[in-house]
Amino acid sequence: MRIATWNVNSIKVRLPHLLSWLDEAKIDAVVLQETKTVDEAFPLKALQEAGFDAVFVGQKAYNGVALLTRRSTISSVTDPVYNIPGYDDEQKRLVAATITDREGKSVRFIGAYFPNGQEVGTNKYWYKLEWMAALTYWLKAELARDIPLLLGGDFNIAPSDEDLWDPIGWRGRILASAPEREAFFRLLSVGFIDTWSLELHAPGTFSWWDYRQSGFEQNHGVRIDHLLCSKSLSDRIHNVHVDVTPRGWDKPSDHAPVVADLSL
DNA sequence: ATGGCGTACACCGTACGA
Repeated sequence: MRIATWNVNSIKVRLPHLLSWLDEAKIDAVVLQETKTVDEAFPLKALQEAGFDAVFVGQKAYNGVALLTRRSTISSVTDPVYNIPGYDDEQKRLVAATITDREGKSVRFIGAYFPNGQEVGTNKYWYKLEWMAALTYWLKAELARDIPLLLGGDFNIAPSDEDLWDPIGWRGRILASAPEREAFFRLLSVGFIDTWSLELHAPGTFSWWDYRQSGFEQNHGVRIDHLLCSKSLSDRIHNVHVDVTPRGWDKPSDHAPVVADLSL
């Protein structure tokens, strides 16, 4: 199956792009971030008519996450979780469910929208680190259940300087500060593989470009969207890539999807 | 230091993102 993560920056505005891309890229399961809508207004019917099931949790104006699965390849979606269990949070940033293919093989897919952090040292920055600590703590328990895991999302962290178009300008700043990077690798160390590291990639491959100053045209971007898997899945992942196609469409999301193939 | 651009909400500007 083909899996992906994509920050759509409003599922209502992006719905035409989303439907076209799911079809063209032949996506079987995708986690979405920044849906920016309450559950009552989530475009469930349009997605169902396009052949997808959805689990989602959102709020007015900000945040919001979803997991979409293609019915022709994913026969069941079970045990949904909304937000980080045990962590009290008004903000809707996490959704997870176990998805099972037509052969009865299962994987648990977690979608997460990590806090942006605004600026190093602000309250939002401390919230980002606290949220990541809570996530990491919960993931340890999830790994202990011995079900293969996928964790995809907008991490709002560039793990290394190669993930920044301007590493000098970004040094020590939000997305690139040492505590954020340490938190990223601490999360990995509890039992995940960054699927990006399984294959070679061209330098200057990013997943987000600023709308301003022709960021995409100049490839002034950062790589902050990631797909992780539990260790047992690492030899079943192939063709990990950023799909820049929808970033080039009219009125795009500022993020591009990250895509990979998984053989369960 | 600010704004650039886009989205949402709601007021005709402000909050927020990365």
